Amino acid sequence: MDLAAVRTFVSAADAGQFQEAAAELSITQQAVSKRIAVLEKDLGVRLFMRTPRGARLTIDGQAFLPHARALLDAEQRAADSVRPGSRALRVDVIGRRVATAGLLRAFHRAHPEVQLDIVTTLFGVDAAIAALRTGEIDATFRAVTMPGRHLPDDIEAVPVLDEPLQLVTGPTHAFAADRAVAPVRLAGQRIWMPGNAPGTEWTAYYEAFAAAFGFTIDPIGPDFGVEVLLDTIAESSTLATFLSERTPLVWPVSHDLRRIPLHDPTPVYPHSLLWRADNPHPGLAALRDHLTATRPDVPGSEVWKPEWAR
Amino acid sequence: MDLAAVRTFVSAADAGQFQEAAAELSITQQAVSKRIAVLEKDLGVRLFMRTPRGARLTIDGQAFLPHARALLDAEQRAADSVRPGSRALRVDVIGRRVATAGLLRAFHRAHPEVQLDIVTTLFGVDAAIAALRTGEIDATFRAVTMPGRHLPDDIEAVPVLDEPLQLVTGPTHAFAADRAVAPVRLAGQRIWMPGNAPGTEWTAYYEAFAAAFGFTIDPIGPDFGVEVLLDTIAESSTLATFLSERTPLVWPVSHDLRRIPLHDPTPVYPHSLLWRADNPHPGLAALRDHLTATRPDVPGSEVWKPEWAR
DNA sequence: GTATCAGAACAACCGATGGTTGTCCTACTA
DNA sequence: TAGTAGGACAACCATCGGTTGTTCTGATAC
Repeated sequence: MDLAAVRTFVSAADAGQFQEAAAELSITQQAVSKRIAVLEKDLGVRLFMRTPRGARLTIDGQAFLPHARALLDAEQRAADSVRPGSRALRVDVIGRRVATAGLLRAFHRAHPEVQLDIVTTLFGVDAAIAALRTGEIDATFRAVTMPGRHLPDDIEAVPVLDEPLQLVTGPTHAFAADRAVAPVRLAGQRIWMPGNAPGTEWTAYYEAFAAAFGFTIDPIGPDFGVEVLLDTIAESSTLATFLSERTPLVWPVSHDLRRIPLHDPTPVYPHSLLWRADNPHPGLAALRDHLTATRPDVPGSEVWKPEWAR
Repeated sequence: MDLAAVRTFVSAADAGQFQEAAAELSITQQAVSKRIAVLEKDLGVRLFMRTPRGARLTIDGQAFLPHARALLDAEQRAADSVRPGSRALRVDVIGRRVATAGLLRAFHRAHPEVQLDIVTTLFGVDAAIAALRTGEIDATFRAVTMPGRHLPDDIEAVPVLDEPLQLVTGPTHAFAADRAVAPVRLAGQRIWMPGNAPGTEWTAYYEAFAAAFGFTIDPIGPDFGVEVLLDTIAESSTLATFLSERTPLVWPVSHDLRRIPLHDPTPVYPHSLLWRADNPHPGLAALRDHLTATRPDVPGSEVWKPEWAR
């Protein structure tokens, strides 16, 4: 399939006639006619009904049009992802559903001129930092300050969000009726956090949290995604898990899950933005400025973070 | 941008060398080299680092790769949307978040071989039926049986889902603490349903519902989307709205919205599948069979539908 | 009813594009 | 040091995609 032909198709569909589309594309009407003809032959269907007063879309043409636009969009994005000079800012987030992805969306709303290329494939801080250094990504949201780790000299970081955690239980759990729970009451409990692989900053955080308050983290089982996790939690009277207070959750109400705030102190997960000091991308500066400007005031009192995150 | 070049790029990236990519595409290595070279010139960046042992992606190449795949996917979908003989089944749903979209997803899981082309642009049953008749779409999910309407002879319909409605209120609303509410108790209340334009089947449904139980529907204001609606509801002590029990909602827990089941009777919104009787698309038959086979048993007792929907 | 006009298709032509074969270059490996 | 795998460069040629010129058709004006 020829993208020039697809572009021509969209122009002609918008204009309602080949002549005008030709003018728009600075080619002759005959060239438009030819392009459309080969596209139709390619696809095996008629896209336009030609009349002496213009050309109107056939049914197939109508069905094809939105796909054609999507195709051209994809082309644009692909080109933007590497455009020299002003290529997209490549940002790594842990997942598209976590709070930092929300920060990124807010940034995009505030600065629509900065093209974003969102990457979620990197596993662990170390991989992310390596990717920063090679230039594969421009920035990453991570909890960096793991114990015994020092950031390399060429990597800079700024804290952007302390994300309060909540306890999530099913309706039959011992804490289900509580309005709030203090972390000390978790002592002896088992908290299920599947998919937390050793060596990542997430794991380090939850281990520190568990050690501080005397409960245990159960990393059993692969991570089938938040839905499966919640399905299981909903039906258990002993299992519980942590979830961010800000995570917009998607669940059918039938589960009747309880999200119970943690207080005295509230554990917060410390997100930072990391980047390579010598990265000159203008979008990176914009992102940094935006995040520090919009960073919510730290609650200050009564929050808990690991020693190594202060 | 040339899609053949993009395809070549992906092949070469996968193979790690031009030679193998060339074999795969049944062209010579020199042709691959040329294609990649013009693609690079086109984009203005180097995509591969050539070595005498193969070719490895540069940073830009790595960033470009996922976009390249997305582009080829989009091309595939575009072609499928009109492929003669086995083109995609064009199905219209009211929105991607409502329950019928869920039915469609389930169908897609059960029959992945049927290509789906989901359309959400049609406004109202009448437009949908017109589109069915011209062939612009193959099927539509609608609540058809509006008062005084008769389906044209060439259009068939089958009920597929009775969707129970719930009341949604903020924490300060009079009903906020109730475990369930009977529709009779809604008498005198104002229910906010923004964006319900006159003449659509949605409006007809809610008007019938309101008339049957003596409350009023307030269609004030444009529909800014469910998030804005819920933001407003959360902070009001008098406003409430209806929402499907099955709608997986996305909201930050801080809103503390209440979803209150409606009982005695439970109002249900009647979705049907409509299609043109003489449409021979095999995927249409599959969809029909799937929906009737998986249709949940009607609760039978204690549900309410408009007179004209029985 | 005939002339005019807008817009599309068809035909002939021609240069750019994109493929081929043939060759050379380079860094590993035996 | 020779052999080998893999890529680039050069020369060549067919095809493709554009151009100009012309014809065809149906609606509108006279």
